[in-house]
Amino acid sequence: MNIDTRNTFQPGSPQWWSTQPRERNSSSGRGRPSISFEKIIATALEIVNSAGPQALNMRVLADRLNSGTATLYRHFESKDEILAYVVDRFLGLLLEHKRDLSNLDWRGACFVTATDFYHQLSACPHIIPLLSSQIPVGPNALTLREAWLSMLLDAGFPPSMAASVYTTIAHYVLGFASQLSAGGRISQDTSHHLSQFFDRLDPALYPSTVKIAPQLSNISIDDEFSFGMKLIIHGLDYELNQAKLA
Amino acid sequence: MNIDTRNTFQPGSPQWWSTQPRERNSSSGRGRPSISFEKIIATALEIVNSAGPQALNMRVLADRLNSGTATLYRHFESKDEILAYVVDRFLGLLLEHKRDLSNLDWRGACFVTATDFYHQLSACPHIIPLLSSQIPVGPNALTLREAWLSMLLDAGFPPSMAASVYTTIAHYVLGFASQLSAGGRISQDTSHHLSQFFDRLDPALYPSTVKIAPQLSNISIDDEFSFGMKLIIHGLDYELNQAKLA
DNA sequence: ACCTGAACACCGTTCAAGT
DNA sequence: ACCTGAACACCGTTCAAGT
Repeated sequence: MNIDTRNTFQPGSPQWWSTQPRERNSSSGRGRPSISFEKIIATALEIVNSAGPQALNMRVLADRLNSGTATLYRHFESKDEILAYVVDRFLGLLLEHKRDLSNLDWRGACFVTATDFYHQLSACPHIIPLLSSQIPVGPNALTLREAWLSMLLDAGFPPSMAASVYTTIAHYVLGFASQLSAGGRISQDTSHHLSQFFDRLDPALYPSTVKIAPQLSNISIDDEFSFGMKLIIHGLDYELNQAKLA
Repeated sequence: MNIDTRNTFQPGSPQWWSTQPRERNSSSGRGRPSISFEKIIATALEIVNSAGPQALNMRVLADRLNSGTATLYRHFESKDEILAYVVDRFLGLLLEHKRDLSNLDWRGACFVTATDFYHQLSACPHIIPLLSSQIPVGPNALTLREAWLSMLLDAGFPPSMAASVYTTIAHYVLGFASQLSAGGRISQDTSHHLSQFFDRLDPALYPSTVKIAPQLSNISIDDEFSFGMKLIIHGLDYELNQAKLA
C-alpha cells in the first residue's frame, strides 16, 4: 500500500504532452546528451515491469544508465513525468500487438480488445497502479482511444452512447486489473492465504461468505473477467437496439 | 501519481485482522495509554478525507494527537496497518447508512447498493486509491461482503455465479471510482482542462475522439455510472435466466 | 554548454534515554 | 511499564562546482 502522492499529477493539465509528437533532444546534432530520452523511458519501464513502481527511484534509474540523478532532471521535469511516459510506452505495446478486428462485429471487437488489454495488464501487473493514478493522454493513449471510439461509431452507436460505452468498458477492465495488482503481488501464495482466511471465518457470522469461499478465491480470475465482459456486451446489445428503435 | 509501495501490503496474509473483533488496549484498566486505538484511526481518516493520503504522515498524525511518532508504533505495526484500519472504518460508514432493501428485487438491490457505494466513494474520493491497493478484509469489509453474497444467493443465483457477480460489480464500481479519484483531485478545473485538451486535438489524426470530445469530458459522471450499472444488471438478468433454464 | 556529486528536505521506522 | 525526542535510512529534487 502506502500511496504517496506528494507531487500530485494533474491529469487535466497534461503539461508534458503536446498535440503534436514532441521533438525531444534525442540526437540534435552538437552537444548530444549522453543518455537519450528513449533510453531513460525504456530503462524505467524495465525496472517497473520487473520489480514494481516502488523499485523505481531516481538513484536506481540513474545508476542503471551510468549517470547521476541530476542528469535525469535535464530530460524530465519530475519522476511523475517519467512515469507518465512509462505508461504511454506500455500502451504502445498494445498498439504493436493489435489484432485484425475487421472480420468481427462490434461485440467480438469489444470482447477481443478488452481481453487483450486485460491480458497485457496481467503480463505487466506493476503498470496497473500507474494507470489508475492518471488519465493517460500520451500519444499512444490517444491513438488507442481513437481506435475504440471509431469502432463504436462505425458499429452504429450514437456519439453520446459511444462515449459511455468506452468509459464503462475502460473502467471495468481497469477495476478488474486493479484488484489483480492488489492481490497479485505474490499471487500464487496470496490466493492460498486469502482462501484459508475465508475458510476460517465463523460460518455463523458469515454463512454466505463461507459458502462461497472456494469460488471467491479459487475461481480463475480470467474466467471472471470474461463473465463480466459478456454481461456488459449483452447489456450493450440491448441498449443499442433500444437506441436504434428510438 | 507517485505510487510508493515500499512496505508492500500483503492482502493474502491479513496479519492484522482476526476473525473475531480484536480486543485492543482501548481502556484496559491500569496503565491505559494516553491515546486510544479508535482515536488514532478516526484522526487518520479525518486527515485522509480532508487532505488525501499524501497528507497523512506519521509526524502529522502524531502531532494532531499531541503525541510523538514512536507512540503510534506502540499501537500499530506500520503506517500500512493504520491505512488498512482507515479503509475498514470508511467501509463502516456504508454499513451505518445502509438502506432498507427488503422491498426491492435483486436488480433494484444491486443497483441501489452499487450506487450507494459509488456515492460514498465520491464523497470521500481520497479513500479510493487506498481501496484499490488492498483487498479489504477488516470486520466491516466482511460484513458488507456477506450482505451482498447472501442477497445474491437469496435471489436465486447459484453460488459460483454469485461470486462472479459480486466480483464483477465490485470491480466495476472500483474501476469507476478509480478514474474519479485520478481525474477528481481538482475536478471542476480538471474536466475543463481535459475538455480543452481533447478539443485542441488535430481532427485529421483523431476524428472520432474530437467528435466525441464534449461527451468524453462533459457528460455527468454519475450518469455514466448508472448507464454501466444498468448494462451489467441487464446482462445479469439474461445470465440468471439461462442458469435457471439449465 | 552540458554534466553531476553532494546537499537539502521529507518521511517511515527504530532506539535508547527519560519518566 | 509506558512514552518519546532524536537519530537512521531512504528518496525526490536542487544547486553549485566541475568539465
